[in-house]
Amino acid sequence: MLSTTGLPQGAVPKLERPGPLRDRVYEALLELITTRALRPGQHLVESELAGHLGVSRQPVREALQRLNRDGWVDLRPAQGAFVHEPTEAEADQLLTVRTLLEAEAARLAAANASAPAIAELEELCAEGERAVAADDVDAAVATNARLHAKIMELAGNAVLAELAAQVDRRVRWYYTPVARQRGQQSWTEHRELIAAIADRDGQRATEIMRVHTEHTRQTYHEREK
Amino acid sequence: MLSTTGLPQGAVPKLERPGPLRDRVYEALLELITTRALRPGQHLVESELAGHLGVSRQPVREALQRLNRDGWVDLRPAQGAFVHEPTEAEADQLLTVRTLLEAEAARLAAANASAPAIAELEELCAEGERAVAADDVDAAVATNARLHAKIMELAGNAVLAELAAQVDRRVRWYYTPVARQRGQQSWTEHRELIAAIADRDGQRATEIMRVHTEHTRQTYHEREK
DNA sequence: GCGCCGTAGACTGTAGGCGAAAGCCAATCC
DNA sequence: GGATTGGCTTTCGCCTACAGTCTACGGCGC
Repeated sequence: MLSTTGLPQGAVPKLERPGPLRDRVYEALLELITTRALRPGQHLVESELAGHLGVSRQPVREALQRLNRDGWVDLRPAQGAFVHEPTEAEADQLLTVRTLLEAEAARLAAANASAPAIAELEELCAEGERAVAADDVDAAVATNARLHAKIMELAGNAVLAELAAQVDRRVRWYYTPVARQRGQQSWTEHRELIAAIADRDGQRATEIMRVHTEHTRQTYHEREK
Repeated sequence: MLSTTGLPQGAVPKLERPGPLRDRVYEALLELITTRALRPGQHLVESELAGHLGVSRQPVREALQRLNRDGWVDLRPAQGAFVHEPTEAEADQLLTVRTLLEAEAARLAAANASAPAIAELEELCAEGERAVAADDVDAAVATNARLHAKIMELAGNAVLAELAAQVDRRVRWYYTPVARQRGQQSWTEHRELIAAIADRDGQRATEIMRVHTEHTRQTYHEREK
């Protein structure tokens, strides 16, 4: 089905719409929570947030429900929303689940990966290494996320990807403050992982990913001391 | 801290509150979807549902958002909610993830299980076998759910449990229609699983659970033919 | 007869308002 | 002096109303 307008297909910015307000409120609140502008345990009042963001209460309500569903706020009935307070046990559980999901993704990715896809992974890996070399923590973390997301995409399991996305964002919340400690080694492991995927060695990819996320957990726990 | 009223503690019905309306709407819609009263692909109009349930649009909206988040309906922007249409690929992906989560739960449960907990599992298993013997499919399915939930509880990982609960409910949607085919064998496998957990053999428990859910998948796919 | 445009209908997205439940504090009674 | 109870404030839960947007249909020009 060809367009008759002669316009290039993908280049049209699609008349960028602001999108549903609730989603933007969701993103805004998520940003405020992850940046610790809203402290754990803090009571979030709908009307306050609504006034502060310049919208009505309804989008705020819907955003809060989504935040609750995603584990960012606790919604006590007839009382309101409170920013979730992370605990040691919960961080540990999240990392356990993350290990599980990422390892499975690595296994599936190894089974499905095509040559160009592997090239993409290597490019991302190189990008991450450059970021580490330049001591750009933000870029390194962002590239890390993209790399993991790409592997998840290669796994070709939408359900798995969705769950992993949820868990990953929360893990990153705990993890980001200590990301600096774990720069070089992380990307060395990424290299090994990509090599395993390129070799179609699912067994090895699973194992490397398991060790990789396990290192993340150890780094997190060492931070406490 | 003893009560001075002299009233029996547990016997007070606690003045059964109807609970938040949005939750009841959620349950009602979920019931309508799982029972196929609302067909896959059907367009759900907020005002219609609201009128039909005797409530306003707001609780319906919030329920629909939760249903969307849980994968029961697809929410197309500025167009409305549509009952999710299950596909073969998705069922397969769900079962893959379910296998993963349940196997991990079995492993953790084997590490944590106490003697009374194991007794509880065996009791549930016996109950399930009785239901199968009596050809009571509904009871067998319900007991099956309770058994898996109990194992998940023993695993002691709240995050894992939450994800598994989501996946399980959706899996059950696909699976229930063919549950009848898989009665006796399923509970035999449950017996083996409990034995492995009782022996604290995480390796074996993982393997059995993997095979168990894999059988479920095969049963599902055979239905197609 | 065919295709385009304009208009009407319907539904969602958002705003504001009212009633009710929960928590808090002070005054009161034992 | 301590516990209780009453009222008051805060905040949520829900309803109603309005504006924006997408879809579908009918008329008009070619």
